[in-house]
Amino acid sequence: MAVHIMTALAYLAEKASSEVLARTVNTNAVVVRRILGDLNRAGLIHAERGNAGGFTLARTPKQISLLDIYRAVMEERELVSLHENPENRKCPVSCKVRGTLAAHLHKAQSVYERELQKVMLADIEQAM
Amino acid sequence: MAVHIMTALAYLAEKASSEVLARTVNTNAVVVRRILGDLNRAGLIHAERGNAGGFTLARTPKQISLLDIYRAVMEERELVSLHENPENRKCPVSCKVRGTLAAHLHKAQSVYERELQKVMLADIEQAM
DNA sequence: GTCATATGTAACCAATATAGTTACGTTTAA
DNA sequence: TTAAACGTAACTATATTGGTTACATATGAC
Repeated sequence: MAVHIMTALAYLAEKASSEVLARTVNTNAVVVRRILGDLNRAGLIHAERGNAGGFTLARTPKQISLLDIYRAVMEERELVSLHENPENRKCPVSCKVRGTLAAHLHKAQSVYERELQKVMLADIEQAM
Repeated sequence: MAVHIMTALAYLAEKASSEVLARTVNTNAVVVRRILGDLNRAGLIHAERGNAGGFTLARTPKQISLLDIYRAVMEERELVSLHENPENRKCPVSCKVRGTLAAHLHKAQSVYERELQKVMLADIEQAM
């Protein structure tokens, strides 16, 4: 949804209200505003309040990557995460898998993110 | 949990019951059996029923990658998925983002998976 | 200064997913 | 024949998500 919203903002190229954006996503304006809140806190958009308020991109579509959007809405959550069960002290596997696996998952996630970084909002918009 | 279980099987290098495996993960044997069911259907382990039954790896730890395990438990689910709202026919963005974005996400996921494919269960086990 | 319009956010609901648990049928070696 | 183990259904508790209503706050237009 965040990418859909950002693409709409790029496509419209003008100030848009959460109402208008909600219509393109086919959802509720509040849902859209929640996402816009994340995007705003991440500095990807500008939000103007009050009468004639609305949202605009903070940078050009060429300067915004899918990774920027991903980070804005995902914050520190990981693609695949470890189980949270307490470790069994008597079991060497239980004590060590977590750390080892975390390192490998972290590596994989970083190549995923590097891939997202290559795609700019302009690339998506261009396909519209 | 699936990786934890598989590592335990590799480490023990002998038939293990869901009870024993549950103890290293610190959870319930049924939870473990559910995951073992996925791993079994994917052909990564052998399951023996009846008295003195239990689970063993179907291949050596060198022949099992994190990707194999990932696929076994994740099936066709994707790391990041598209929103499911119906498209707004009047809006070109709504009609086209989905396909374009899907292609980019698919690419990113494939580099993620390629990374998982590089890591073998033997690599994880060795760190224990 | 008032008012219409928009954002920001809290509160609540419904739907879904996950882990844990109990229970029980089925299988199999001893 | 029986004890031990898998396979799976059913139920519960918890968390997450999206949608919805409601309302306080901000702001441009008149």
